[in-house]
Amino acid sequence: MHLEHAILGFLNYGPFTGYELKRVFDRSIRHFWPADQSQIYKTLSKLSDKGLASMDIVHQDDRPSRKVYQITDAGRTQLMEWIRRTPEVEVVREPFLIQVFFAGLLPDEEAIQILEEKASEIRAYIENLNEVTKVGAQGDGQKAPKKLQFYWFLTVDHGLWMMQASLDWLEETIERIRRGEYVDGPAVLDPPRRRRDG
Amino acid sequence: MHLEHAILGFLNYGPFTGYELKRVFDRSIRHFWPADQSQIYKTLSKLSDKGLASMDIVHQDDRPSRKVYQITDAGRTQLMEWIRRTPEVEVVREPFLIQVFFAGLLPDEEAIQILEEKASEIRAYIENLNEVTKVGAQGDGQKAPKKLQFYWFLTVDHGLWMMQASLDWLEETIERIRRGEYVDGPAVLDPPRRRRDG
DNA sequence: TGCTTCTATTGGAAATCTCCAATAAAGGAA
DNA sequence: TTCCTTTATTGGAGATTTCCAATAGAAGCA
Repeated sequence: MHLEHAILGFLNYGPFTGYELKRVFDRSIRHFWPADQSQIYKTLSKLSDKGLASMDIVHQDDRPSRKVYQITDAGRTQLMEWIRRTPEVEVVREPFLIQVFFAGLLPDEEAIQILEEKASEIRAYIENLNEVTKVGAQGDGQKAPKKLQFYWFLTVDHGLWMMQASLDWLEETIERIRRGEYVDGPAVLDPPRRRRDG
Repeated sequence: MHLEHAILGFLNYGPFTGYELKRVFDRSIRHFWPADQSQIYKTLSKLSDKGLASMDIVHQDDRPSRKVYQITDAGRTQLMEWIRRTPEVEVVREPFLIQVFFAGLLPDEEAIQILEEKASEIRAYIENLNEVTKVGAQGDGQKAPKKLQFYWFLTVDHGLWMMQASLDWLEETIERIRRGEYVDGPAVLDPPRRRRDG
C-alpha cells in the first residue's frame, strides 16, 4: 500500500494529525498521489497497529481532540528500506486509450474532436501544475531543506514532461488523421527524443 | 466502469466468450488496459443484466459449455455514446514518484541508482511494446480493417512516446543530480518540445 | 505413466480507494 | 440572523480490481 509509505515519509519530517496530513498532501504530492481524507485516517490507524507510528491524543477545549502521530524507529527503518527498493513495474491503465482504440469507428472529424478535447484538458492540467510550482516555491512558511525541495520539484518536472509528451502525441496524431494516413496503411514510428529548446 | 466499455467495443466486432475475450485483451489492449480473467466474466454477466449484451449457451460434448455473448442494440447505442464523450480527466497515481519525492533523503549515488533501475525497467517495457506491435502487424490470422488497425497502432504509438518521455526525463534528472544542481537551488524548467530525429 | 497446458467457467476473500454522512463548535461573510 | 468554512475525526457503503481455488476432460510431452 503506497499511501502508507507516503504518510510514513511525511511523518519522518515531524508529527502530524490526519487533518494536517490531508493539507500536506494537497499542497505537495497531490499531482501524483491524491489522497482521500478518510483514507488517510484509516491508514494512520493501520500504521499505528503495525507499530510503524505512535499516537498521542491532545485534548483541546474548543475543538475535537487531535490525534498526533509520530514515526517510530521501526517506521523509519521500513521507510528507508522502501525508498531504496528497486521501483516496481507499474501497471498502465488509461481509459482514454480505450476511447482512442475504438475511435476508429467514428468519422475522422469526430475522432479529431475527441483528441482536441483531451488536448485542452491537458493544457489546463499543465497550467494547474505550474500553479502548484509557484505555491511550492514560496515555501509555504516553513522552509524545506534545499535538497528535499529540489526532489519535490523533480516530481513536478516529471509531470510537466509527461503532459507535454502527451500533448505532442495528440498534436502529431491529429495531423496524421488529417493527412488520412491510415489509407496508406499504418505505421508505428519511432518516438522522437526530447531535448531542451535553445 | 471502463472494462465494460472495452468489452462492449470488442463485442461490437462479433460474439465472444469470456475465455476468448481474455485472449483478445491480451493480444490487443493489454498495454493500456490489462484485464483479469475473472473480472471479464463478472463484467460480462453485468452487461447481460443491464441488457447491453445477450448470452447464448452452446453445449459441447468434450468441453464445458461456452457462454457466447453478443452485443444488443442498447449496448451498441451506449458504446457509441461513450466513445463520443468528452474524455474524462484522469487521476495520476504514480508510486514511483513517491519514491523520487523521498529519495532526497538518500545520498546522491543511491538516488541515481534508483533512477537507473527505473530506466532499465522502462527500456525493457519499450522492447515489449515493440514486440506487441510486431505480433499485431501480422494481423493474427483475421485481418482488421485498415482504419481500425491504424487506431490500434496509435495506442501503441502513445505508449512508446510516453515511455520515451519518461526515459528522457530520467536521463536528464540523473544528469541534474550528478551536476549537484540542487546546491544552487531548485528550478522547474520548461519541458522540451518533441521533434522527430532527422 | 505422470505432468503440464489448454479449454471454460464460477465463486470467495481481500486490498485499495472513493463517496457520503454524522458530529460539533467557532468564526466570518452576507 | 443565517449560512458557509474551518478544524477534527469516525464509520459505512460500494466500486473496482486482484488473487486464489475449484472443477473437468483432452491433448501433448518426456
